Amino acid sequence: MPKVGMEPIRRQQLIKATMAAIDDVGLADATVMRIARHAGVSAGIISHYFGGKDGLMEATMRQILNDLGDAVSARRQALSTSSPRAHLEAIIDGNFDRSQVTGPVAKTWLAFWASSMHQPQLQRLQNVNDRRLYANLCHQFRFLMPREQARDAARALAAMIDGLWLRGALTPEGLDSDRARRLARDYLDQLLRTQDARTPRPSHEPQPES
Amino acid sequence: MPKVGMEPIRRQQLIKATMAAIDDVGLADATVMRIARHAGVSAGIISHYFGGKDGLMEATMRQILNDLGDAVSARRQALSTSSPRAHLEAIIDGNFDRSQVTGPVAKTWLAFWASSMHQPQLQRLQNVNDRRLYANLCHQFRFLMPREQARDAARALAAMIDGLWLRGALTPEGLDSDRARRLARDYLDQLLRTQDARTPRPSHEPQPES
DNA sequence: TTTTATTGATTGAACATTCAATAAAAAAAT
DNA sequence: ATTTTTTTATTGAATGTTCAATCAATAAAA
Repeated sequence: MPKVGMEPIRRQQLIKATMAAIDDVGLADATVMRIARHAGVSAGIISHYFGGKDGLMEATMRQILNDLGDAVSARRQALSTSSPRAHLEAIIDGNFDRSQVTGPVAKTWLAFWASSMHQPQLQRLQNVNDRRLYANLCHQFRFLMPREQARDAARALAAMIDGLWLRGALTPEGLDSDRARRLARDYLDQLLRTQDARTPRPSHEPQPES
Repeated sequence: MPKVGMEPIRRQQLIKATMAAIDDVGLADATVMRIARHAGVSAGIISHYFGGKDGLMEATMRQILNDLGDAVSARRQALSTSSPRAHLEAIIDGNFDRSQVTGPVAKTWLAFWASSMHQPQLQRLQNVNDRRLYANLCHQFRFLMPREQARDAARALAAMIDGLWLRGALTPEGLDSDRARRLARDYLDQLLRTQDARTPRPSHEPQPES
């Protein structure tokens, strides 16, 4: 089997095996041996390709966050409009993308989230991601309302999205992504409807009268 | 030092030390020796009073959830009205009670939440608590809207509350409980305003419950 | 023959738990 | 009141386990 160019293959294999192991037994019991067995390789290979267990964990979290970012970006770039509402909906949909909410990914995400509180490496990744979601939301809301109000809207919608993820990751049945998306969109509707009532629609796109 | 009646004192001491240790270094590095040192006792005492590390962890989580439940109950019982809105506000306030959102408690809570995915003992406690929050919210919303709508409102408000907690536990500055409470209350206002627009407000105050 | 990829036994560190030993307080006896 | 005995609380060294990391050995491909 030893061919040249194994590195990218093995890295991917091991990252996937890490998520599977965490999904199975949790982060605390996801030992290098268990992960290696999941990938069908020996334990030593992890240190060889990732420099150690920590390196593998960081690479795994990085992949999850990258995939999440890609899912959001893809949906936003597919939009033909620049309507803030459409972009906000795309951000919501991207966060509940199918590929992100399946068992292994969701559980791994939550496990990393918790452990990022005390692991500087993971905390950095976490913060970048958190801020990106908040900044994206805030930027779109700014088209529709004053600064402070936009900030609160972004904070609240971000909390709603994360809360739905969190509760979905914990329920035995897993996250019902259709329902989660619907609840988040309903909330967005309410935020924008509230706004309509207060400001006599400043700019951007034509909106229905209430 | 050895007096009679040490048990309740030591148990409390050790539970508090557990939260402090988890706040300091995270669940993964909260060893029995570190916890014991925090409490100023020897490691062996943990097995003596809690049967082992697992017992201490379970007792700690149970205490956090009990305190949270008590904070909610106290606020609801202090109400003179049976207005659903007042009860919903009390539930929100109780969840953002000062004593619950300080550093050690919040971090411990999140750490347990993550690990409850794979520890049956903790999962049981977690589920009981989750369902209680959802059921309480749902019951109050039922006074104000049809069943399915009440369920969605309860799901969404629960997600909002948990999301605010989660984001608060992760930010270095800690949870801004006043802001969190305000955002959650604003959301409740929106939910009820939406409702008012649809149903021509039937009876203002429902009958008191058990 | 050389290079690249992989193995798996070994090593040393960290850990939870146990338990015989100890010490203080309480109770009993003097 | 003083001494002795019993009970309760606590210690910390010893034990056995688990783990991540290492590295010399091996095997396939170039």
